[in-house]
Amino acid sequence: MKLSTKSRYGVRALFDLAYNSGSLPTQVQDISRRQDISPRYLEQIFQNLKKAGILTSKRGPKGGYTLARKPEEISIRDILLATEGESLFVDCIVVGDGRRKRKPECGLNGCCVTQTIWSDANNLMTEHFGTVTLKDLCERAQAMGLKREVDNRMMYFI
Amino acid sequence: MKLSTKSRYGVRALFDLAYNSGSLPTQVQDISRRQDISPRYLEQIFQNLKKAGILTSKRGPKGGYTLARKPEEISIRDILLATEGESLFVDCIVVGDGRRKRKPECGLNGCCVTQTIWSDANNLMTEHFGTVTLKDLCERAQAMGLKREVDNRMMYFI
DNA sequence: CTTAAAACCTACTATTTCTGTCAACTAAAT
DNA sequence: ATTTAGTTGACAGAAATAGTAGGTTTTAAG
Ligand code: FES
Ligand code: FES
Repeated sequence: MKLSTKSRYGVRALFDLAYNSGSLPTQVQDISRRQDISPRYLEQIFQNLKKAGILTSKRGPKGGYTLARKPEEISIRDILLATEGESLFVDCIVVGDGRRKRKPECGLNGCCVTQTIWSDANNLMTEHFGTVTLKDLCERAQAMGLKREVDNRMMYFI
Repeated sequence: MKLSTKSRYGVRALFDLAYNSGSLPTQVQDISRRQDISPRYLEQIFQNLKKAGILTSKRGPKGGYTLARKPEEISIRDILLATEGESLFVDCIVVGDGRRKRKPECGLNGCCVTQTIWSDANNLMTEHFGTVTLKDLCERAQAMGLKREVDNRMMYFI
C-alpha cells in the first residue's frame, strides 16, 4: 500500500500554495511549474480539494485557487480525507453514519478479528495526521531554508 | 491507499494458523477453506512469509506450514514487512542501509518537506504494529467467542 | 518400490487502479 | 466582444494487483 499520487501531489500543491502565495489567487500552472506536476492532472486533484472545501477558486484573468482556510486550520488529515477517502488500510470499516456500504470481505461483519486491527490503526493515523497542518509544513520548510518564489504580480500593486 | 490482499490475507491466514493449529503442520487447503482464500494464491503468499522467516514448512504427506516463532513473538509489523515492504505511504524514504535505491520523486532528496511527514507517519505505524502480535489477535478472537476448529488429525494419536 | 499428498516454482492472464491527456464548455475581466 | 483561465467529463495508456495454471520436487505411507 502506497499513497496515491493524488494524495502526495495534493499535499505538495497545497503546501506550495500556503508557502509561496499571498492572499491573491494562484494559477494551476504556477504551482505545476514549481512542483513539477502535470498541470492538467493537478486540475483534477484541485477539483477534489475544492469539493472537500479546502480550496476556493476564482475564474477569469487573475483567477486561480486560494486556500479556503488559514494554513494552520488545514491538516494533513483533511487533505487525505479528500484524496483517499475515509479509511486507509481497508474498505470494510464502518465509519460514522451507518448508511455507508459495507463489504464484509473477511469473516462476518462484527465477527472479524483483523478488522479491529485496521480500525485501530486507522484511528491512530487519523489522530496523528489531524495534528499536522500546512502551517507546520511551512515552518519546516523555512527551517530547511527553502526559498519562496517572489510573486511578481505584486509589482503591479506597489 | 489500501492494504493489498497479500497483507490482509496474510494476517488472516497467520492468525488462523495461530488460533486453530497445534504444533502439527497445517496444510494450505485447510486454512484456505476456513478463511475462504484461494488456495493457490495463498501458497504464493506463504512463500513470501516463509522467506521472511515467519513460517516454516514441511513437504510431503502430513506436511504443511508452521509458525516459525511463538504467536506472541510475531507482530503485525513483521507480517506487513514481508507483504508490503519497508515503508508504507511512499517509496522514497531511505531506511537503514543507504544501499537502497532512491526515488527522489518530489523536490531534491533531503530537501523535501512532505517526505518528513510520511516518514514520521511510517515510524509511528511501525511502532504501533510492532506491539500487536498474533497472540493479541487470538485473545481478541477468544473474547469475541470465535470457535476453534477441532483438529481431527489428533484422533489418530489418542 | 510405488503411490499419493503436499509444498515449491515459474509463467501467464485477467482485472482493476492509477496516471495523465484531450476537447468542449463556462465564467469573468477588460 | 474578446480573451483568459477555470470546469467538466470522457478516455486511453501504463502499471500494479489478483488470481490461475501446469509442472516439479520432496516425503510419508503402504
Ligand atoms: S471484515 Fe474487513 S478486515 Fe475483516
Ligand atoms: S522526496 Fe519523497 S515525499 Fe518528497
